Amino acid sequence: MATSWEFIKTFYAVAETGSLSAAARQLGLSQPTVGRHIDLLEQALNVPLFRRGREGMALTDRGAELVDSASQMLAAAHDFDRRAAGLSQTLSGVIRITANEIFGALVLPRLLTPLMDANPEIEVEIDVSNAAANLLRRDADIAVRMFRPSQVDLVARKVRDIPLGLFAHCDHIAGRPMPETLEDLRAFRFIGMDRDPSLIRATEMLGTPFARSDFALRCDSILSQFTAIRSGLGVGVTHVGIARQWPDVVQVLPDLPLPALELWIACHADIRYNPRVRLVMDFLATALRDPYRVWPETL
Amino acid sequence: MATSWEFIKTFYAVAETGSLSAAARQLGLSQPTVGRHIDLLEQALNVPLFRRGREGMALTDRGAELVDSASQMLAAAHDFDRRAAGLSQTLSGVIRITANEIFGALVLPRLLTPLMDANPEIEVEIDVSNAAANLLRRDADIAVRMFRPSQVDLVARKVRDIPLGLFAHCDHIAGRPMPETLEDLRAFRFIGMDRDPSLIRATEMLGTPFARSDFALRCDSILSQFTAIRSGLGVGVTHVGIARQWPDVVQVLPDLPLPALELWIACHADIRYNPRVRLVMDFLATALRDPYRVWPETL
DNA sequence: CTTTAAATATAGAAAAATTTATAGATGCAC
DNA sequence: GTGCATCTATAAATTTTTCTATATTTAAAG
Repeated sequence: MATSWEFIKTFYAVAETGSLSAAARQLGLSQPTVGRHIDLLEQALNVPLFRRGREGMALTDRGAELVDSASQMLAAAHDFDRRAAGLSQTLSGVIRITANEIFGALVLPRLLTPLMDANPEIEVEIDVSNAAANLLRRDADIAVRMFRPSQVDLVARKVRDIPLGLFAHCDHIAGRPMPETLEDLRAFRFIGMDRDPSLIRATEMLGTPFARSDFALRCDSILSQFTAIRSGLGVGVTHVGIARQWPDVVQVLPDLPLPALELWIACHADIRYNPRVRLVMDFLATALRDPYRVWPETL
Repeated sequence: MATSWEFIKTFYAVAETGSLSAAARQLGLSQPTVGRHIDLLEQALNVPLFRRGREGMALTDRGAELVDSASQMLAAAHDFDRRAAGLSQTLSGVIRITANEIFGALVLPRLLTPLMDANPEIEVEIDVSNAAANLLRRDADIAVRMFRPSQVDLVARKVRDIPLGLFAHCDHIAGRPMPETLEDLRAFRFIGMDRDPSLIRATEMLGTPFARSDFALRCDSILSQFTAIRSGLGVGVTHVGIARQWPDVVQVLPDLPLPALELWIACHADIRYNPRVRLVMDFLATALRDPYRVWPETL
């Protein structure tokens, strides 16, 4: 009589992704299993939930009326997981950190080495993504972010400011006149964001608006941008502290008042007293004060 | 990383019942399975949830902190089930009716016969219990009750009043003087409720208070009470309409103004438009107007 | 002190669910 | 059109889960 909870979980994933295959990937199951769950659920409820079609699975009207309840179950399940994680009193276990590309790929791995050497029972997972992971949904335990986290129930600490600067490889600078104003920079090739308009806004604030087409290379990966800068493709924005690690990369218009980023670390209140989380949070709060301390000679 | 939802369901049942065996009975699983679920859950969360003891499973402090989230999942799951049941548009399927002993055992089975003859695709389950089943939790689809249902989200219809009267077998009356007041009845042997004080309250309202000890037979089963009346054990309260079916059972003090019961039928708003539920609700609303129409010569 | 009832724990057998592999269908790019 | 990528559907093999049966512990009753 009562529906299997596992089926409801599967139902929600299929409703959300719109396909059995995508839901299977999300759930870590195989596509036939997900299909079977939906079949059995429809059979048990005697209600057609999806219209199987050319382009995946489309919710029927009646199926759509159940998404809300399933979503509430999902929220409660995440609650359960978070609180349970908060209750664990052992240091050993997994801790999952989400960070943007720069910190996830360049900074954290080196920064964490001494921590992991000292605490071999801790396993660390780094989730590198520009999309801010959801700590409520427990996509991660700790988030390293470049803005003040806004979700309620989050415990956030501001670590420091991250000054930004315009940088280019010295070879790119060589053949051109030394710029003195932002306007002078139009002689250079520019690297900018693809879909994110924040850089364009910044130029507007500075009184010298750049258009999207003024950027020769447009790319949302800040890591790719940085590589492009280092290889002499053009002028781009990056962290001052990081760019300084490469002697060939020089700052352009160092006095330009670019807005600084803020570096925050956050975790959910439910897990704040977990010893593992405390340890890593405290460690990060200290270590990230000087994120460029331990740095490779070559990347 | 994420906990199996089925384990959370099991966790809640064990927390609620306080034993693996009881939880297994409630869930329709075997005791070793439930035990395994809890073991795996504790292992996955790395948190001891229960103290296995001499007297079953006792929640640890940390386990207790998870009950709330699990309970929210349960509520959402019931929501899902109810709404899904409401969406089914076929007549065929199961309908579960909860009713007290008199209606569940004596009235409904006979009343429902023509309905089930006319609609062989409907299966009916009758849940006979004095404890009011929870329609929110979908213990039943339809409830037949003797009081106005108070839960929100319920659709309730009052069918009729059920007059009550004092009855006894004629043999019991035979050797005693015909009573004219409630006080005169003390010469008879009385049948009353065991733990339910409503009958005692009624005598107080009528100005002739009876004490618990005035009832020679105390029993919470109204069906047992009725059988006691019929077999000449003493005087008891029962439905006038039902008692009249047995010629040997006669009413005592017919003019005594006993409060009447109300007969209500109710279902949850979520399933009110389900064709099966509509059909049975409509049928009951009509048929219960005259609940004694079809009656056996002998019971 | 022994018995009884009810609980948890354990091991092997049975059942069920999952996965892998494959087929068939459909839209999209060239 | 042809090839490619993506989707659902199906069948057999494997893994996992569950159940039955039994052992063990423990509290309460005689």
